[in-house]
Amino acid sequence: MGFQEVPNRVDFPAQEREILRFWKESRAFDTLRTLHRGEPHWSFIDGPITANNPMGVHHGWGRTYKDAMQRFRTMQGHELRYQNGFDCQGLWVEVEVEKEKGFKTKKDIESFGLEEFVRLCKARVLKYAAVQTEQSIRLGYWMDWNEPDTLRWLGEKLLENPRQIITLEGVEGPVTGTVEELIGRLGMPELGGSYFTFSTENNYMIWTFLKRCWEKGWVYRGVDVMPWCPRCATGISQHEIVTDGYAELTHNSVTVRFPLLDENGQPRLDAQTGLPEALLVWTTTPWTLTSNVAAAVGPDLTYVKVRNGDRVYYLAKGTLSMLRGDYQVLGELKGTELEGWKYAGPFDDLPAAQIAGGFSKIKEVSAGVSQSAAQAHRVILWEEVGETEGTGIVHIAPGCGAEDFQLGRKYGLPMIAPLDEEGVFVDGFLWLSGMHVSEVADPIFANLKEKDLLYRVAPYTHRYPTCWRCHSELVFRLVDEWFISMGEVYDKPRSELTPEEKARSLRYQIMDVVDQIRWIPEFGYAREMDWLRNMHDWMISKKRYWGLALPIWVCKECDHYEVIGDEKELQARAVEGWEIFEGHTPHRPFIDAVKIQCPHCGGKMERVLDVGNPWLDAGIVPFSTLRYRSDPDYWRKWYPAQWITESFPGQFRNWFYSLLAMATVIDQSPPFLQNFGFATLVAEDGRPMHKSWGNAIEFNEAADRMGVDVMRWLYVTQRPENDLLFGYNRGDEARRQFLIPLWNAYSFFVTYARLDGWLPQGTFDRDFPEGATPQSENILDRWILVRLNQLTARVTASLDDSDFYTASTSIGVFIDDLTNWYIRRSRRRFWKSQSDDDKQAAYATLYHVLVKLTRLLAPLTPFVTEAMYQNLVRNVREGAYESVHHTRWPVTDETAIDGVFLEQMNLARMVASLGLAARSGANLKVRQPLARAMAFAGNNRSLPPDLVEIITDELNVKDFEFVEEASRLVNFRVLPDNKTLGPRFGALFPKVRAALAALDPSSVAALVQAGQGVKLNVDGQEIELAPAEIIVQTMPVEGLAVASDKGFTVAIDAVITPELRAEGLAREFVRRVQDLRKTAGLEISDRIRLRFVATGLLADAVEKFRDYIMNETLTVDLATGEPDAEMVVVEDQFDGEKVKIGLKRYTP
RNA sequence: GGGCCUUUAGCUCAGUUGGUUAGAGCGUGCCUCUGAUAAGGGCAAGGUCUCAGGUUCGAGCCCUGAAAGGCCCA
Repeated sequence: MGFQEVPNRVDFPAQEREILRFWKESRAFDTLRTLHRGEPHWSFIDGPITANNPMGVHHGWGRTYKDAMQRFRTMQGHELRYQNGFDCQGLWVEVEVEKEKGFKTKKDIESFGLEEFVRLCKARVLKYAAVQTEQSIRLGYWMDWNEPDTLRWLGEKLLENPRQIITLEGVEGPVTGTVEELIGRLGMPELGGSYFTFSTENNYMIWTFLKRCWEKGWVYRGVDVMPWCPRCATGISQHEIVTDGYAELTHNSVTVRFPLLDENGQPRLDAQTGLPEALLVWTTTPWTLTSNVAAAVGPDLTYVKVRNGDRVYYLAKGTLSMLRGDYQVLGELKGTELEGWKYAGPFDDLPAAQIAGGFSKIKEVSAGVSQSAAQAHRVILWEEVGETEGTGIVHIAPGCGAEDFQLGRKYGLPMIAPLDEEGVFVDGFLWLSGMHVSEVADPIFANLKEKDLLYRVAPYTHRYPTCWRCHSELVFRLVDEWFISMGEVYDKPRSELTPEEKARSLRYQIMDVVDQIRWIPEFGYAREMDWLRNMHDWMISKKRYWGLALPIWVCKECDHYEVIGDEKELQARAVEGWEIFEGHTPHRPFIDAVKIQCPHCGGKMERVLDVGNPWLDAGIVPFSTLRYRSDPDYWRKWYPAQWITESFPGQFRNWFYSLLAMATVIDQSPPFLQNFGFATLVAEDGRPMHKSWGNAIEFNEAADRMGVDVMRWLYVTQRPENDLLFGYNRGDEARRQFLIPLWNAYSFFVTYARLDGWLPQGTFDRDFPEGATPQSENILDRWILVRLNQLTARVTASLDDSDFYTASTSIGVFIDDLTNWYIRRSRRRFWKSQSDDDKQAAYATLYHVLVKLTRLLAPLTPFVTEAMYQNLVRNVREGAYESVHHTRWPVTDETAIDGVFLEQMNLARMVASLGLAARSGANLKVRQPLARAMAFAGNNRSLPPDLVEIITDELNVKDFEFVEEASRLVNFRVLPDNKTLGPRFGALFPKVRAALAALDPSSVAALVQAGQGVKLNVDGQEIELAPAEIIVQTMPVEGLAVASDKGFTVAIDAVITPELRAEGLAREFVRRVQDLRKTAGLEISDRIRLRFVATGLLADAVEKFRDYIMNETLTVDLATGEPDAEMVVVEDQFDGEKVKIGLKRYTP
């Protein structure tokens, strides 16, 4: 037993890998759980990470918060669940599998086979769950992880044969089942480990949720025009489009003539000029012209009739610059005057435009509409039409645009839906049929030109929605999808809603739940509320393959639909196909085989083929993972989560929203009590990380190069509401400023403790291994102990408040105090050869500080603290815990906190710092001793002798004194105390200030220092200021070696006497010897022989300070003369003297 | 178009309830210390606190408006 030697240069990443090995071999995490079993629970719910690719450094940010908070709560004495989550289902996985297999369309998937495709998706998730598990472990994230190799093995077995029977080691013993079944049970109580949102329980729990929605009448099938990705062949919901969903794109916009028609359907001619009249219409999506039905004008806009070339056009007055060539304004009219005008559509030659009731496969949209598009063409009014772009006349294609659709509904217009799922024009569009939407623009321009309808084509750059997964440009498409109603938005304050109104509207119920949650930072609350107010109904369906099987069964005969609440209900209702499905997870294609009977007409009901929105998968986890269905007691114990944390952008409408919506429907309660949010990680150049920009950093690379303690330090020292700039330069800075100084303090301690054979004494409590606060007479010791306990209180309060920034930056400041003041000033106490009480106190103090500091830091940087703990505690204490992370959270020793020490030490440090500045200003190097320093510090005129000693030593002066007669050092400046006098005099204050300034500063200062008031004459009024209302400041007198700051002034006596000079030379000599010792590679404790040759003054000085020199340099034999052959030699000159010194190790 | 956030030194950021001379780190220059040494420390230069109004005896901070950037929603 004893401290092991500490290398002063460490390969931190290598050390971290060693510690990972240690944790694994010692099963440190299992021990932690055992130690805290049965303690008050603290519930955290992990927001699932998408297991689709390796994780990035941005994931490291959130995961560091999660780990640090969990470690902190555990050390405080709580039992936690430590369950990580993987998000598994949805389009993002499909897209990657499609890429792997080289699939281009949905048809490729169907011909490949749904069953195998779904298996590939599952296997991919398992593969990347394994990778992310390994990366998270590397980050030091302590969770109930699955063995990564087991996850990989399961993936392989699944691809091999999902029906084979296997056995896994479970929590309470082996668990046997088919591969498919066991994969579906990952994360369940019997298997443990991370939860997977593809689990059978997760899916059925969502069924239960959807059934409750349905029972309340909130699940409905709706028709809408939605953003649609032609590559993925699926609708993109509002939730998905808003973040990653826009790109700056340049398209060819087109301005088109819509010739006006008279009542007889003949071309309308202008009465004045006899020229044919036309509307001028502009669009950025030419393909939608094929489906034009109407043209909209702003009712309040002013329109003009202009002659341009051999035609007469109508357009908004504010858009005249759209016209090419000369034009002549013939008249003005209001938008409302245009209403009802008829025109010839640009593609009335297509069959689709000629069909009565419109052209769409969705029957519903043509109900009650008898006209064809060609018959329906007319000008309608729309308030949203503006003049900022285009012509002020908007082309309306109700089957191709969301707002167009709403207008179409309002005016009962026919609708034309031109595109199939993959963006190809369907039959009914003649030459266009079979063409892809992305390739029709130019042919359409050519066709319009041929028909003499084309006015102008011009490139136009705009924000255009793209698919957040594959980046294809989206189109708008008429679809039928499934929705959860959010309820109406009432036009009155929330407080005035009746219970009935609230009961009808889910959004207000969610708001009530949001009120019960603390949002950090606070603006999170407003963000979530804003989203809830504006939120549309939640589109939960997606026409894809891999995901939640929506439990909606529709009758083939009567169109009645029902939502099935769980597997038991399904089995009970099944009339066909159960035997095909049985034994499978509730995924396509097997679930599709199950048919039930329609309670209305007795017909056969089939499941809708759609899969679910993936945020359903993530939002249900407070129920599915906490055993809501199987173990209500367990659920009540762990629900709600005390705390969740995720990156803000996006989550208000995604995970936070789905958590809130689902918990509100199921339990009318908050699923989490605190939400700690943080911003976005970007590269060091402030731009988002992009592989192609060369500024992206991969997680593994960062961990290998900078080490994860450094990464974690970058994360926790960041203010969470600001974007984090992440990169190697920042990492180097953190290593230099935090990790290396910490390590050096530790290494310093161990080096000397080993030399002196020092070991901690007294009783040992393994929960609090630093022991009680040591008692010491030494002022440095007492000061650092005050600081330590102040820090303990601060870090505890900050972490309690999710304030990692304050916690970590406070620790940073403390480490600076420790290394740059406590250790620097205490160094000689450790060096000195006699082992007295003071040395013992120094060891006891520094040891205590290091151990407690290590433990305060353990949640933030678990690796370096573990390395320090192993040596500082485990190597020297019988019965110590195996890991620092098994110890209890440090307790603040309130009795050790004494503010007087802090003030006095601050004063001493201020004086020392100013003294050094004064020396520096006079070009007097510190190695040259000087006679005297003088300080003026107002009323602070005394310091204890030990602090004075520190100051004299620091400043290298023989004597230090506070001067009361500041006039020796400074001039005075008197100022009114604004804080008291401002309110007292109000508007008169400037005159009071001026009157005070007019007095002689030194006499005012004298009065104030004597405790007397000052009389002023202001506007003929006699005013008296109390001494407390006047602030006396000092300015250094010119010509002294003086420095001054905030009322403190320090002066140095710059006279160098011959004695001082000799002492200075002796110190220079020592310095050269110390350098030589290092060059020769000696140990700190090695004794030496010295030979030297020196010029006059220096030789005298060496003689005079012989004892001092020998003592400082551990010299046992010092003599003049040429160095021996085997000596290390240095020659140097300084201060006009020359010297040659030889050194060798002394061997008795 | 609406909401929220940001704007302080060359860069990255602090800045307490409004108070007198606005700070830190990095970078730059000079100096210095010396068993933390491929480190440490000090000093200096560097600021119309984005702009314009307002409130106030007094505004980096509060209010109004504008600009730029970001996030969110239309």
